[in-house]
Amino acid sequence: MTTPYNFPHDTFADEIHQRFTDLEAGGETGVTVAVAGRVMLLRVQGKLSFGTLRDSSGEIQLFALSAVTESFEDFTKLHLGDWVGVTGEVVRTRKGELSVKVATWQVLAEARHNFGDKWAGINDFDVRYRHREADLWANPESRTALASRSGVIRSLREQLWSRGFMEVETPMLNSVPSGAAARPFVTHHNAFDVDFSLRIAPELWLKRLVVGGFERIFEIGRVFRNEGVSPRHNPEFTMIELYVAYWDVYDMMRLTEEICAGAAESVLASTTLTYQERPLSFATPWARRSMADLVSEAVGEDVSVHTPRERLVTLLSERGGEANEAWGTGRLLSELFEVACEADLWEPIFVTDFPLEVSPLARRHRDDDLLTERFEVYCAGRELANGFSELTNPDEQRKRFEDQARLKAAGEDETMEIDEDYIKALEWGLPPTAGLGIGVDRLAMLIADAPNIREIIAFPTLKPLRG
RNA sequence: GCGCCGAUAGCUCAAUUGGCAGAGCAUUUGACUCUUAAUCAACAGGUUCCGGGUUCAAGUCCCGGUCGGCGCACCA
Repeated sequence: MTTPYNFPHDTFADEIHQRFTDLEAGGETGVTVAVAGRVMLLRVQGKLSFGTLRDSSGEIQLFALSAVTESFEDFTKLHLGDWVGVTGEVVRTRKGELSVKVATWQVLAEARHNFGDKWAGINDFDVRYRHREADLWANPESRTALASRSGVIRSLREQLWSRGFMEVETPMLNSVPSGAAARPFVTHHNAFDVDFSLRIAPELWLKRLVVGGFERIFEIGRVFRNEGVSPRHNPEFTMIELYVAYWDVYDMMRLTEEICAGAAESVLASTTLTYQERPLSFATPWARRSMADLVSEAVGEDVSVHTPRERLVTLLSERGGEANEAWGTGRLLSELFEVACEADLWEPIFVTDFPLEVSPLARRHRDDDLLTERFEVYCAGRELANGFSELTNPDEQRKRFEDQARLKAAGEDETMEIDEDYIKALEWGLPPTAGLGIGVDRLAMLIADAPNIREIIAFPTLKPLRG
């Protein structure tokens, strides 16, 4: 079948509904429109035919009559899912349905496969994710979820632009994977004949840009971690990181809650949302509690990084956790937090005062040498964001990296590698700076009420079919 | 990576204790000038995910594999 090279489309379905909302049943307008979309339903009734056309804005009924419509017989033989371009007058049928009375029409593309049951759509996860284009047409909620994600990203950008931030881009091909503790994907550059790692975080590059003089920057981009998949983890995911010179962690907490609440407001017109049938409020200010406080409350006794190590080991093992001999009280407290607290944190909360032992890039706490000025945001039982006053001293940064190397020697799988270029950058002088990273997919899941991260990723990572 | 569960017509799903593999929608044909998941009539549609095994007989039981969902682990 040959199809036209273009179609003089001039109206969207929702525009017709808005403009002619007052038209009475049986009424005519004398207004001719050209609309295009897919035929979602077709009801042929002898010399009349009713179709439901869906475009990106919504749906409008097509009303074809043998006396009016060109090639009427062929029109009644359209297949569900076919793209058509239609011109005709806007009318309302006797039964009250606003319609385009089809004068001329043409097939813009055939649908050789159907889009699933017209009532149930497509439910099979395999089909939905492997052929997302079909899922998106068959299941409007799939489109809504991706549109919400787009709205979240747009809102974050707009909020940061309006606060004077500049958007930047940093390398995805890294010779030293840095900025987080995670296994990287490795690829090969032929001309250099060297292996590169896909980035696991843009963090160190971004701070080098602050050294270079950009005081408010952010990057929204893909990071890659060679780890398992789950309803909350995709091997490639989107992170927003931002850095502000002269700020500390407390300034950053205020910005964090503002932009997250702002994103919800922008997409949902409310900071009150429902996640998986449970109410959830993004209204600011969010709660702020130290990790030691939360753990103390959960275990029923006062604990902190200053608690004797043996006691923390006991508390951890009582909860099914297993301690590694190389772990100090900081790591133990953090493990206790994960087993005893994390899953119960529903409303967004800043968990503050992270142990220095688990925070190799964060600045030492001004009141406690074993802690850092670092927070993580938890919401709906999972981590949503991470921020801190940046460690700016190159000598201390080197020590922290060396501590990580010792951990690796002690058998820890995932630690940070020493990044000499980054240390040298710090030697040129990083001013007091606060940084923030938000898992954009996680944020989008909450705002889109998506139970699975794959719902808010257009084409999630899937295992290829074999054989 | 480990555990549990799932896969039947193009789509959504049935199939009793192991006993002829079914329905609705879609497709095809016919009827129908106001339908709204149109309706009515008829035809057609199957490697029951793949490969083995047990049995007179397997969609159903057993073994192996593929892909997916959930949980755990890793992590954000």
